[in-house]
Amino acid sequence: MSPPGTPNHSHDFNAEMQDIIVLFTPSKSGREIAQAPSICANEQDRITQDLKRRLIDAENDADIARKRLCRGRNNRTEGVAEVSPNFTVKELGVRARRQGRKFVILCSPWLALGDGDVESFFTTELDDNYDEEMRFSGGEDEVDERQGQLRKSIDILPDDLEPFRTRPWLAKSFVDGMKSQCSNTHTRLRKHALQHILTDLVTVPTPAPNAASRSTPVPDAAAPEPVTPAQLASSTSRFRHFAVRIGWREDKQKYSIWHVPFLHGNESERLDYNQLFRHSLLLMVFTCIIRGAAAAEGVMGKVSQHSKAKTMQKMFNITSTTPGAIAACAIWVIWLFSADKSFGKVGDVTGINYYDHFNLYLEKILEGLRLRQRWVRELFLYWDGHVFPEWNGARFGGGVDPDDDDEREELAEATAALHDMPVVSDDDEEGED
DNA sequence: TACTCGATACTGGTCTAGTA
DNA sequence: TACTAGACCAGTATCGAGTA
Repeated sequence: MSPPGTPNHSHDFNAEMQDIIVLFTPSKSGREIAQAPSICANEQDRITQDLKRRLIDAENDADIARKRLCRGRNNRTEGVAEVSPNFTVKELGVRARRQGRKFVILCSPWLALGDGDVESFFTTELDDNYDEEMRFSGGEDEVDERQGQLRKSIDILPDDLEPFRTRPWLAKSFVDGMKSQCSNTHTRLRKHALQHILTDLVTVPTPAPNAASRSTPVPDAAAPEPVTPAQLASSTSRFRHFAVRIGWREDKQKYSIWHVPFLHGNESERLDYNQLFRHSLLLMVFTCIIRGAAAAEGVMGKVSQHSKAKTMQKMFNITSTTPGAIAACAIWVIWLFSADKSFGKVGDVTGINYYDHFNLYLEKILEGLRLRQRWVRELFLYWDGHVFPEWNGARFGGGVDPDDDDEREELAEATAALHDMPVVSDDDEEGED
């Protein structure tokens, strides 16, 4: 067994490095700053090795079934902490939980579980034949999608947790973190941040829909500006004021996936890749999530407030936008203005399949990146320029089976339009660098 | 001391397995 | 089949750390 005592290791190495580097004043030379990571990395390696050794000890003990204790509420680390007093619950569960939070913010609000549970997700073997282009091929078992997510989840796991990826306690803590993050975002967007978001929100008047033969409550498409909290106060008022802007098609009595004004910078009613995912709401939601409720104000003026408190951005050293973050923010915006009361894969009131919509949005962004299309390059420049102006530029970010003809048609239309978008030539790219 | 924000305990509803 | 206890889930309230 390892000796008593556990290193204080409560946040990520990257975040630690960020904090350290920020401490350097401009008077420090580039060489001094460049040397800092290697100095700290040596210390980090030592701590990591120690941590790994203790984890192995704890896990060996945890495998003895009789030692396991009953599981308590909100305790996802049974079988580990109680049999290894040298290893606290915080060091195991908290770290895994944090990665779950990070995953929701930067990758996806949901895991592609298919017919399995979260443990089977993390015990899934990496498939060497996995093809990223097939990630959203639409298989019902979500195997390809899971492979894509699995790679992302491994990417964000710290090195010292990665060897324990297949352990049940890690899976449960990870998902706990995911749920907690979704829960926090729900409360933040609908409660704490709403006033800040509405302060800077200027919407474009939307033409009224064809009002012929209405059998259901009809949203008021031409809602007066600016948006007020009262309009968002209830499920019915949200539907009345914003349904059209989140894609409600009166003629088809359903929500569109792509023709969504609140996803377009110019609130276009038709899909326009040059404006897609550029609405200020998406950027405000993202800053709310990573930087706190008050950060929504000023983001479009590139003067979003950085809280002095510990924020997700600081904790996870978030310095650029990711495809998953953009797609997730699109979902959060639609949900925020929807009649839905709870946040889930499928809207409890609207029936919107947020999970499918998220995958479709992510698919198009990734496809645009893969095809080196200009619209997606400029999208990341736009996001990073507004959300991370201090970091100077973008890093370029880092299937669904439609259930009816309308969605198939809309999807085919979106795909055709995507393939018509101009691409970036090598010469253009060199010019940008 | 006030403020912000992440973490977590708590609450109420739902689901499920076990039992009579 | 009905009942019950426990587990689970989503959302909310509160606490505590960090900062000016």
